[in-house]
Amino acid sequence: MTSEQTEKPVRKPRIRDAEATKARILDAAKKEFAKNGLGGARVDDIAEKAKANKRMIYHYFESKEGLFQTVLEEVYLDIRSAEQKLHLEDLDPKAALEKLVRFTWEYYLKNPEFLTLVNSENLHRGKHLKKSEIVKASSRKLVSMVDTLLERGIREGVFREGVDPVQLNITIAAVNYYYLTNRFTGSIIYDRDLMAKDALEGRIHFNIETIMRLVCR
Amino acid sequence: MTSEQTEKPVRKPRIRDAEATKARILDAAKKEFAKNGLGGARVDDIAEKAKANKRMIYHYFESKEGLFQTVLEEVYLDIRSAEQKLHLEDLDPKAALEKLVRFTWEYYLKNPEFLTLVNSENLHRGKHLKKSEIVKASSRKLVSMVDTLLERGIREGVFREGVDPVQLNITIAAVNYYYLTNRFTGSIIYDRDLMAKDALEGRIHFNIETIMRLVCR
DNA sequence: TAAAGAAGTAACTAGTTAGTGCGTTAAGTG
DNA sequence: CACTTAACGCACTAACTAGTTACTTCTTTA
Repeated sequence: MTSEQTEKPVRKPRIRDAEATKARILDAAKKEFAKNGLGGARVDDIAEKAKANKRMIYHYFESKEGLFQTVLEEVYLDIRSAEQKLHLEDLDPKAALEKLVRFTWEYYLKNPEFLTLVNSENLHRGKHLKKSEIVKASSRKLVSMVDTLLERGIREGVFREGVDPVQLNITIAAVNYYYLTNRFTGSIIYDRDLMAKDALEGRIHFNIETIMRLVCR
Repeated sequence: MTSEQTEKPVRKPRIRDAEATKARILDAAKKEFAKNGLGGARVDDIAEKAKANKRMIYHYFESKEGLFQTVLEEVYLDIRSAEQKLHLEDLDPKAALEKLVRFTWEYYLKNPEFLTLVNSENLHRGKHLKKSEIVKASSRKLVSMVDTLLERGIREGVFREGVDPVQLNITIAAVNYYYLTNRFTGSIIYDRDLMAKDALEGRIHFNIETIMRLVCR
């Protein structure tokens, strides 16, 4: 190229960093899988966007599906770990529940890739997630966190009895997730921009109301 | 349609039948798109399963995306038309609302392709649905149906005021849709078969409770 | 410091894929 | 019946795609 001027070709020191390359691949893969689904994503595109050679993907992740599985595991562990950092036990039950709903909403809003990745995994009948024991374990923690919160609320007389923590978890996810993952068809069908600032504010308010009315006495 | 032995113009079995071929293609396409998404579905597979020549797909629908768009429009019109047949005006407001929730649940349960097709369309940012004026019109009817129901409930003193019909519609869809579309990851994460008979019964019961508590005084 | 092995690359393969050109045949019409 | 139109089928292609081969270059450590 340009450096043949002097006798000794000034060889730029190639930076070799397995961890960094792996991380770049994972990051690019997350974006590509989220944007196009597992089937629609292109391995070549992922390699290019990761500024890595395609061979490295197969070196580190074995296959396109292996890469998808790793991405999926990563995003699940990320949300589960963020949930654990909420420290709901420091708040009174109602405030804690509201905080959990609001957190879920904001997490989905800031990490829309999570939504499409989960959709994609469900299109594939959960075959990749099945293999991840660590995701299962961290999810058990989430359920027990909500269970503890419910128990405490009942003891303090603010929550009613008989609410299944799993159903509650699913419902909190549902009211937030559905609105955001279906924001495109939703905006068409309901003929309003579901992502406008006031629409978003209206929705989180409505969702908190839905969950509070469901759980409180 | 097997009669007409004599006299009247015996309807010969038509070897060439544009409508029938079109219908077979649409049916096969619905299944394939639902199973694999727009990107994952294969035109050759659709043609084979429709027992039609691939050329016919391009003859009738122009392109793979044109076919997808037609399928999408069809399934939306189907659910919208089924909703209109509920005749909620014949029931008292609470019973009508419960009927709507139950209908939504059962429709999704019986037509799981609807869920994946909508997910696929949202992955593509709603670009196909945007073009369908008739879907928009039929959706407006749904909102006004729920709006009318809410008004009536308020007048009769059973529903509270200030519930936005669009938010309510979205929420009814959400609690039902999310559970079913994410049944695979859900079954892994919550370590129970979300599709078992008693799990399904538990969920529809919970969903009715959620919506009733949200709307009723 | 030399050898081993890990990181990284380019070019390739074998199989797929959406979409077409063009010819054939059935069905409706005057 | 002749003629036109529309339904249908075969066989092809150009581009793409996951995965691989065979190699070079850098880094670590015995």
